[in-house]
Amino acid sequence: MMRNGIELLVRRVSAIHQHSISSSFQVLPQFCTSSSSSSASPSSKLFIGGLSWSVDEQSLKDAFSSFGEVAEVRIAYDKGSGRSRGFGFVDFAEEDDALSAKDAMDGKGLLGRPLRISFALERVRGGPVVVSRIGKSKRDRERVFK
DNA sequence: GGTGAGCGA
Repeated sequence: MMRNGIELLVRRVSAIHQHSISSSFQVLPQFCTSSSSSSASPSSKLFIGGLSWSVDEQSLKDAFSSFGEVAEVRIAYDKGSGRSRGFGFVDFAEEDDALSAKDAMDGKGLLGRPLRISFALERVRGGPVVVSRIGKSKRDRERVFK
């Protein structure tokens, strides 16, 4: 359905190119993306952020087991204090269930706090994985005072 | 402490 619109757009663009130059034009796949948000990795592991400080693995599993079979649930606890860091991971038996759970629970409130769910990235071996929404380096801010 | 990335085979 949406493809027709894209094809029409492509035809218009090619028509414009006709009177100019007949080089090999190609359409970038970036413009063909549907209304899909970022983090569309094919994985059944979910990263759960924005959790309340009082949530535990049992509560999280109980909240997500209604969408499908939960294979594994893990909460990140602070090493030293023993308290939860406010985020965790949920592994579903099927990717479809994970996608449904993410779509259903992302942005919803749990224990009074809105949840932030994304597909989990496996931790890099030999070092902590660093990922951010903006992916901006803090070192880019060089203080040039004086 | 709130914009996030874990553990133990």
